[in-house]
Amino acid sequence: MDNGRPFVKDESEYRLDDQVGYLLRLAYQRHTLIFQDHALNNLTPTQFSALIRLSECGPCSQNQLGRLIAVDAATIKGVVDRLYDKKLVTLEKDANDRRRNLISLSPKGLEMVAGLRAMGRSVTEVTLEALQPGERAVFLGLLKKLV
Amino acid sequence: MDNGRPFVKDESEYRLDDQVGYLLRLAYQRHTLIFQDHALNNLTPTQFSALIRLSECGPCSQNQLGRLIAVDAATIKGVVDRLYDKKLVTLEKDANDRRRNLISLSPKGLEMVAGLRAMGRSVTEVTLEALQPGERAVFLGLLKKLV
DNA sequence: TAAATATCATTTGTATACAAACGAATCACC
DNA sequence: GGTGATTCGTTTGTATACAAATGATATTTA
Repeated sequence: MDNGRPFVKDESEYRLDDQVGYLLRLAYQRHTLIFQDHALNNLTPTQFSALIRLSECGPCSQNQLGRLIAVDAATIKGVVDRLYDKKLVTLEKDANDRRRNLISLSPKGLEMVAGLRAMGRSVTEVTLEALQPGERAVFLGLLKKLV
Repeated sequence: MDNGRPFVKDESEYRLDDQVGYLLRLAYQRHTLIFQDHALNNLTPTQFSALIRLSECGPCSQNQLGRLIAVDAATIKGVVDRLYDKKLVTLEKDANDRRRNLISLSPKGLEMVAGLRAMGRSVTEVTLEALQPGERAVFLGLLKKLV
């Protein structure tokens, strides 16, 4: 039975390099590097998502914005703080609900949105450059089913 | 020209929910939650990767281990510290290169590996449950091309 | 209305993740 | 043999990301 080739018990059935979780981390890591190469105003992917979502959905509360981009309350706090420091969003107390902090794109943020979308298209193009157009559609379709 | 339907300039060409980077973050987030549900010894995905890689490749230096799982030197430091605190790895000064810190699986770590692989298989199964077997193979193949 | 529940924003603590800088040790090359 | 470049591990600083707890405010329900 022994064919002389090295054989590590169990390993043939489980290789880290074939695991979806490991590969997802690597893919997102690579994407983040590409994003940084293209980033306007040193925006991070999460800050970018917040701005794009605000442009798609309009002003909303801080926690609501977090839910709209799948960022929890503790994390969105810092994200909004940094967008505010960059003067890309404005903050207002909601008169109807004094718990809420209404977040809006500032004039500067609004002005930036078209450029952000162009940047996003470049990042997506580079991220997917190893795939043929047909493969890209298949990949995005399957990725959406996973989320 | 105006058909009365809402139309947001530019938005039809760029939707956050269709972007590969955004979807990769969501997919990895979901995977991490599934991982935590199954985790032995409160291991994180990165700690898990380090242990599996040690079992695949044998002892190595700290920075080398980081490179083997795509974790930079600053990050692998903390990962190894926490694995050491959990007594899953042992540390040795390399006599041939006094800069190097040789990391090995401890007896406890070695004993745990088979269970970790079983856990990893469960996590992968749940992560991919929305895909048919054929789709899983296609997805993993495309994901590997992206990394 | 009063009490129980829920939501909002915040804070603290832990764990990646990367950039930049550092001293110590090693290596490459002249 | 010496020197310049590289590598090793470490530290500091910034930015997600999540858990758990908190006080203030709203909402639900009894």
